Amino acid sequence: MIKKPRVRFAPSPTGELHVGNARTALFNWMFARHSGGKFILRIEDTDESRSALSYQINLYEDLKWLGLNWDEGPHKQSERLDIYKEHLQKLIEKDLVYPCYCTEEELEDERQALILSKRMPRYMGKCKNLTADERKQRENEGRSPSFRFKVHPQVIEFEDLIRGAMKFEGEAIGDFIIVRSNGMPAYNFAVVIDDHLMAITNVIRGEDHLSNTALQMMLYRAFGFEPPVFAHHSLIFGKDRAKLSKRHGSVSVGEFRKQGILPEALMNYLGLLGSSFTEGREILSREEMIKDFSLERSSKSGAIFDEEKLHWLNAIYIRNCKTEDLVARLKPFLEQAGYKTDAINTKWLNEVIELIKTELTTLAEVGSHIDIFFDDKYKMTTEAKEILEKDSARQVVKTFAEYLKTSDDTPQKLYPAAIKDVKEKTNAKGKELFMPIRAALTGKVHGPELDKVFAILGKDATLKRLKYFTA
RNA sequence: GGUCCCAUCGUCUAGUGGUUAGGACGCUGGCCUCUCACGCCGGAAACCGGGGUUCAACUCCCCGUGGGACUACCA
Repeated sequence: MIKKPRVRFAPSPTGELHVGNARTALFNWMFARHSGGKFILRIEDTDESRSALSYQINLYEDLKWLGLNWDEGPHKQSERLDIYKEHLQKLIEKDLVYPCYCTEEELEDERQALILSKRMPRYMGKCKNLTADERKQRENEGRSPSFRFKVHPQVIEFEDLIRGAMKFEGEAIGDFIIVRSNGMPAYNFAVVIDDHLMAITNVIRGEDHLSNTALQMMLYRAFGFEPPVFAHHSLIFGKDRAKLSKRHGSVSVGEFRKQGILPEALMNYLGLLGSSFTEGREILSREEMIKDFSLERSSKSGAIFDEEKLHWLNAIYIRNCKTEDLVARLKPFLEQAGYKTDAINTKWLNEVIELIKTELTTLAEVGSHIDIFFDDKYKMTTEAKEILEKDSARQVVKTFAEYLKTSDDTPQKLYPAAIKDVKEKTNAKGKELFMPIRAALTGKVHGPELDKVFAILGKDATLKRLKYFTA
C-alpha cells in the first residue's frame, strides 16, 4: 500500500493572512484532498517579538472562512521547544554544531567589512574553533551563545515536483544559526525537525523558500532523516512585478472579505492564478478543483494578482448564488450601509435582491443598488433631475401618476395598463416614455427593468414618490 | 556582489518539433433593450534577443537581456 501523503501549511502568526499564503494553503489542501492524505496546520511562532495571539486567532478564522479545514493541529512550535533542544543536543554530540558568542553588532561589522571588500557577506566562522577556555571566558562575561551548523562545501541536489532537478553549490553558504541565543530555534532548524516528526511527505511552499531548501537538506543529512518531496510554487506579484504587498492595495484575506468577495470566488481565483485546469476551465467549485488538481500544472513563473479578474469571478459567484443564501450573506453589508435588516420583510427583500443580483460585483456594493427601494435612501441624481426638467417628461410622469390614482386595475395589470395609457395620451414612446418614469421613480437613470421595480415598490409607494412631480 | 529560479497577447494561461499560436480577464464593435447590468455574436492584441541542433523550432541546447527570490539570532 502506498503511504497516504501528509502535507502541511505552516504560517507564522505575524500579520493578517496574505493571499499568497492563502494560495499556498489552498495548494496543500487541494493536494491532500485530491490524494486522500492529511492536511496539517502548524503555527511557526518562534519569533516572540513578531508573533501575536490575535494574528493566530485571525488566521484560524480566515482559514475557516475560506473552507480550508485541517485534519491535524494546530501544532505550535512555541510548545515544542523541548523537542528542538533534544535535537540540538544530538547535533552537538555529532560535533556538527558549535556555539557562537558574536553579538549582533560584531556580526554586522563583519558583514559591512566583507561588503566593502567586495566579498560575499557571510559568517566567516570566528567562533568555530574556540577552545573550551575561550568559551568559558565568554560565558563568564554573561554572553549566551547561539548555535551554528557547520557547513561543509558540498553540492545539494533534489528533485522539485514543479521545477524539476535542482542543484545548489553549497560554497556560498556560511555556518548558519540553528538555535538563537535566546534559546529559540531558527526557522530552518525547526522546519526540518517538525516536518520529519510530523511525517510530512510533501512540502509545498512558495518559491521564496527555494534557497532555504539547500540549508534544510544539509540538516536532513546531519540528522539522517529522509527528506520529503519538495514542490516550490511561484509567487504572487503586484502590478509592478514586485512581491505582492500592502502598497499594492488589498492583500489580506480579511480585506477581501470586508470588500464583499465570496470565499468560493477567492479560492477559485487563487486556484487559477499561476495554474490552469483541464480543458481551460476557469470556473470550478472546490470539489472540481480538488478532483482536477495537479502540481505539475502549476506555473513556474510568478503571476501578477489581477483584481479585475477576481471581481469578474466574484460577480459570477454572486449571480449563481441562491437568492436566499445571498441575502443572508448580504445582511452584514446592508447593516453596514445603514439598513436595518431586522425591520425589512424577508420575502420582499428576497425579491429585491433577486432583481439586483446581476448588478453586483461585490457584496459591499449592495447598498448603492438597493437604495431605490427605500424612501429614506432614495435621492435624485443630477442626471435624473435633468431628465425631469423637460415639460414633456413631467407630462409623462403626471399622466402616469394620474392613471395610478384613478385606476382600479389588479396589481398585475396596473403597470402595463398605466404605460399603455400614458403612451396613448402623451404620444411618448421608448426612451421618452420610460426615462421620465424611471427618473421620478428611482431617482436614477440606470437600474433594473421598470416593470419589476414597480412591482416591488407597489402603487402607494410609487404615488408618494411621484407626488412632487405632479403638483 | 554571490547562489538560485523564471521568460507566449496589457494580465492569467494552453501549447510539449510541423497549429490560421487556443482560451479567459480587461479593452473594443454589434445584437438584445427605456437605461445599467446580465446574456449572445464579432474584433484588435503575444512566442525577449542572438547563436546553435534539426528537413523543420514558441517548443531542445548555449549565451545574452530582463524580471524575481534568497543572501538575518524573520519566517
